[in-house]
Amino acid sequence: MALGKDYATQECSIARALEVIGERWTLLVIRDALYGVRRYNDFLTHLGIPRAVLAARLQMLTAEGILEKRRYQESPPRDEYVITERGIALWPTVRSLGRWGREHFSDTQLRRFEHVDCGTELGAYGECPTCGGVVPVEDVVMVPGTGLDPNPTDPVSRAFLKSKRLLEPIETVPV
Amino acid sequence: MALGKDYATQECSIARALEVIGERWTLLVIRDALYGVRRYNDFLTHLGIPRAVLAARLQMLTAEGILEKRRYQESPPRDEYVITERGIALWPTVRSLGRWGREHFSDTQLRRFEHVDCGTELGAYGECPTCGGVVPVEDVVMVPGTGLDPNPTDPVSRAFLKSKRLLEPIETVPV
DNA sequence: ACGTGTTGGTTCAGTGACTGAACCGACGAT
DNA sequence: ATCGTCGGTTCAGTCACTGAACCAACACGT
Repeated sequence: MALGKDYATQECSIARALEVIGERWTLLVIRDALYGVRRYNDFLTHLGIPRAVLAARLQMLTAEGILEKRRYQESPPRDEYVITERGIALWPTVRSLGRWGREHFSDTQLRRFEHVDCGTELGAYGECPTCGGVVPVEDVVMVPGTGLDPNPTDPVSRAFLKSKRLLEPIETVPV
Repeated sequence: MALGKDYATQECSIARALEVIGERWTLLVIRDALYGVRRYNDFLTHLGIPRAVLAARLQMLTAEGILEKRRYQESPPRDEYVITERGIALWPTVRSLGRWGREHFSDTQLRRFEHVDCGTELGAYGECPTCGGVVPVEDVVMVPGTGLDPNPTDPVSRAFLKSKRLLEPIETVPV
């Protein structure tokens, strides 16, 4: 264990968390899982991640209880990786990191996240300023922004061109 | 640029953020800076990070505007690294990650974070449940918990055995 | 029966980041 | 003159990531 693991001397739950999700690509896999990506091939094409790394991350995240491997069809046997409660609990972290990245390093707004009940954009860590509380992840709508490539090559990005709720599985539409 | 950088194909502010703070050790340096660590040697002994990596991270974080290098004495010339507004804006991310790590992977509570006005423990992303709003980082008190080593070797951990406000520079007490 | 395509991997050589130890320069103190 | 401290740099070795190739199970069309 080296990169992203083994901060052994740290008496700190942040270090403990980083041992689990601090490796390269890991948080992007979790982000995609929150967005509704479930299948190996969808992660692969959407992230542009090396296959070996993706296989390692999926296995590790499954072992840590953040994803759950689930058979969704027999013949041919196919599994999907569904995010668990423990993974969903990372949404405030993912949301606040995305907000920070947009506010400090991005010129255009690529996506917006709204409360499905009222359409208000979420605050810095996933709360609704209008309704005044934390919005359950399944009540968050992801709305595409103006800066997105209107004609992406991979099916996942194409699915993300429509508004959709978080966690809701994506529909991979063939070309 | 490789590990933690160059997620070039991602149209995503999370990926953009991870290019900046996604490398190994980087978020722990920011955590320590939020806790009031400012000097090279304090980062070094508290984190147990290789010197070369620390130097690289401090330089990069300074270049990205997250830390600011500041001369605090001449003769001998000494600089300290102070966290900027852009770095302070990462507090919700750091807080929520720490909460997640404690709730899912830690048995003991190592530290508590309270609102200085009312003593209430902060919520999942740094808000005060009692006062009902986001607490400015400088109004957060870090309180040592029971699981900490009562007699640590490095001066920074020793300084953390007392309650202190975030951002407030640590007092490095000689042994 | 046979070739083709899809999905979900494994293997492997090459690159590059991290690690730990050694070394170094500026200065203060004795 | 020597020692100690602070803030680095250098360097060999290790280990994770990268990208391409390969592979196995199965469905489908002819």
